Amino acid sequence: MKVPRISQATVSRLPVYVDCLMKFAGEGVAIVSSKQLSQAAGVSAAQLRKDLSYLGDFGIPGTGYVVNNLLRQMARYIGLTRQWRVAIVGYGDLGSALSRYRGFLDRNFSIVAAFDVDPAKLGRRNGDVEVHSIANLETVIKEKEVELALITTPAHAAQQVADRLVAAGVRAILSFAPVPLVLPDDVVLREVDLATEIRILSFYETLRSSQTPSTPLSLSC
Amino acid sequence: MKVPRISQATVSRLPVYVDCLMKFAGEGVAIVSSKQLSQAAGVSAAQLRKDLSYLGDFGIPGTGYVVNNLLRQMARYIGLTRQWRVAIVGYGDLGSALSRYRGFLDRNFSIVAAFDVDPAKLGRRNGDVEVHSIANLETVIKEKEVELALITTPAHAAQQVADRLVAAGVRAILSFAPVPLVLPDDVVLREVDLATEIRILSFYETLRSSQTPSTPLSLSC
DNA sequence: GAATGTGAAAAGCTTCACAGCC
DNA sequence: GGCTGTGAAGCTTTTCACATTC
Repeated sequence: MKVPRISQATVSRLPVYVDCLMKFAGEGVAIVSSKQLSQAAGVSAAQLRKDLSYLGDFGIPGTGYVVNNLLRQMARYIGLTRQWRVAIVGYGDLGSALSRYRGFLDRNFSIVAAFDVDPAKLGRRNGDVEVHSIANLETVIKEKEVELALITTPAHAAQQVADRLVAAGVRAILSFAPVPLVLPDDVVLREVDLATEIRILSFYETLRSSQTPSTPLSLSC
Repeated sequence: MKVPRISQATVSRLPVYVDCLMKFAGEGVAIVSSKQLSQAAGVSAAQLRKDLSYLGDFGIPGTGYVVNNLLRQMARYIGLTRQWRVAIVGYGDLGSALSRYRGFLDRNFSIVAAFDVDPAKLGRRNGDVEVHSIANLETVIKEKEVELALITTPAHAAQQVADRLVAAGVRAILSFAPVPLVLPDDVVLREVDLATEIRILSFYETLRSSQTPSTPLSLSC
């Protein structure tokens, strides 16, 4: 095997493979073929094999992949062997929903702090995470040893918050603010823009209903 | 201009351009260059010009784009000239947060119905959307003339819910369930997997901290 | 002079198809 | 016989660079 170069596209599929493997493991399946696993993950078998080949030669030709072995190898690469300390900045509806999101909590991500500008939200209520004043962002980030941050502030505050998080030492950020952020290259940034996602749907629907010969618009797929 | 073929990648950027244009319009800017607009949108100037060229020749060489003109043209294509009727299936933390999300409400998307299996959640409380029993999904979808649906159920229920939505006539779905869905080709499906997103961050962080000569893993970017 | 629109080149990603291994 | 791992081909997307237009 030559030195692997893992593409962005591959990285974004690895967590899905892990979920599928855990499901198989939970069902007592010991070995899966690339076909079985790829179907569960919603990709082609060739895609799956190529993706996995970047991590190493974990399959057995003629047989398939040993579920527990592959799971162990992947969990190592993807960082699932330890707990991650997460902060949420912006404790509105979305931020507070995410602080209780099982998809995070069940996968070794602990929400260790939240921040908001609204004094009425400060403190801790019935088992929720403690909400700090955003004025104390730097201090609390360091105290709680936060490694990852979610930004769920309004658009206008997002860039400033991101800058402060980076200055405080956070190296990976998941932003839900509907505005493009600019950060240093060595900070990992993912942006989930829900307002954009829903408009992509409406775009395709508009396209569908305007499918007439006179309309000068078509799609490449 | 030849017959345009708009790529997926281009479509996913158009809503961002619209947001940026509205911001410029709000600031009283009458004309923008591809450089200005592309910087606001976080893409290259060449990228922006190529994207816009698929929709038509809206720019003025030597000058730039007339903000209001471009905005009008884009709003037409993207379906922002009318209100969209949206349903949310799964009224847990995430579903109820999304039903109040301003990023939707401010952009002509109305949440007209919500569904849950939990009888304790049924009804309507202080200005919230009405929550219906999922048993009545088909009836309410048709009554309320729902066009788009958000799926915020647990993973195990998502595929069944999606199938019922499609059978009831919904043609575009945004799913937050952390599981790949399979739907007919003529249904527009977007999947936002938050559990995957956060693990992509942890992957890159794990990679960063394992950057030693002995580790056989590197990235293509 | 200045900025757009666009072919052509480059880069990135997916699919194919088959040699090699179990 | 069956399935993996992977070069090569094919497709999509981005970047380049410049002729064209104002």
